[in-house]
Amino acid sequence: MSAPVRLLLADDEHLIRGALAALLSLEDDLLVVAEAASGPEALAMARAHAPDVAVLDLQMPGADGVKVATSLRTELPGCRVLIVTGHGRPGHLKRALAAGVRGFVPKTVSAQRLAEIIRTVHAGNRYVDPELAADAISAGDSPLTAREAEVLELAADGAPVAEIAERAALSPGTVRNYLSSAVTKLGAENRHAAVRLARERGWV
Amino acid sequence: MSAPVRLLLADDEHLIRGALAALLSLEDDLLVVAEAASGPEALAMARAHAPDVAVLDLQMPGADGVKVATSLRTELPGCRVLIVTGHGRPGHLKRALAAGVRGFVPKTVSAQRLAEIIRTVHAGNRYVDPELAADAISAGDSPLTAREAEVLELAADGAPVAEIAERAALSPGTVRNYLSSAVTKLGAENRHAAVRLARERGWV
DNA sequence: CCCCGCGCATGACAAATGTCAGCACCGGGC
DNA sequence: GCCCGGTGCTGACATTTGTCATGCGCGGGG
Repeated sequence: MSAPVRLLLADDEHLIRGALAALLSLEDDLLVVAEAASGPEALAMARAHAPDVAVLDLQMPGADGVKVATSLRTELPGCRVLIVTGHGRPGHLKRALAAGVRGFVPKTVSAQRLAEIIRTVHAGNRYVDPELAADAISAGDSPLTAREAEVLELAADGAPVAEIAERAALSPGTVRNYLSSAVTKLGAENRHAAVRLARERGWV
Repeated sequence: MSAPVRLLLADDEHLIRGALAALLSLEDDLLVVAEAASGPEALAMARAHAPDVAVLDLQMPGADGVKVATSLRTELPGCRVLIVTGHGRPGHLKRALAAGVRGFVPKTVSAQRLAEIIRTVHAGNRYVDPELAADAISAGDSPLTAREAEVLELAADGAPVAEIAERAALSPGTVRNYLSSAVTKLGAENRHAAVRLARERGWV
């Protein structure tokens, strides 16, 4: 019998985090050593406790799960990262894998499954939810170039072109060109519908 | 010693629902008699099991917590409804209370608190998270008229004026007038920023 | 080496949008 | 009875946005 798997749990919803901690603690090969309610807190906890596996919510205040994973990758290479998410957007999965995340599961799985997946990840294997993986594959790669995506993101809150141009340090005309090409590529009616589509596919 | 409080749990995230069920079952005066993963399923379960308290997530597929609460109010008047939510928008709280909901709490509370609140609600009292209540009061009432809100909602997915006009059975000019007045009232830069603001305040 | 795609820009034009004024009808409150 | 606010429409105008052509420099792949 080997030592228990030491876990870090990070989720901004106390209810979920606490419940999860309680359930996972029922498994005798799992041990929750730290909890966090935000991205920065998760990083601090990870540094302090050096867990074997970090279970991170995708959406947290401060820094999202992928950002935390990126930092952990260099600071604690031995710590495997498992992302759990409510609404899995295809693009998030891709970015997460690029950040060295070892597992990616929706919150629709049961606690038993999660415990198994934690063991899988701890053993050095990867686990990606099959449905999310299928979505990601069928959604394909983002057709947007880096600048197009950047400009589209700045357009997300409904700002006028002039403001986007200023914030991106680009000419207003250039901004309109990028927006236009992004809208065309996404087959949207206008930039706002394009933002919505790109968000749905996780491309922004 | 009275009979235990019979609970219905509804949340689309299996992980949370299961964890919650396990934690609440630790309290010996609480009994989870049914679970559901969607709005319609929650209604069906409520009809079948007639719980004392229904704990509903605000955002569920099919029908949201407030819609379910509205239906339950007439079908099962004896069933108290408690809404839990991840991101509490001020307007949601108002609509929930109008639908006869007895409790409204964010998912940031601990399971112990939740158990207490369930008892409070079951006893016939109301409970609203103080922070959410403060937000709702400071956000105030929606300054939008019924039509303004309706048109703004149709504009939410970035549809052009012509499409909004058709879907609302209004003249395009009228649609633009309503949008303009909504944008002015909300102090937004354009309709899309207005949609975002109205969403944040829970006015749409 | 040459071509192509990307980044960045300008200019011009058409279309959509935002803003304003004005008019009509209805219903509720004083 | 009168006024006011909400609803609905038109027309006119300025501004913003969307689209397209065109140009230049750069870097990577064939």
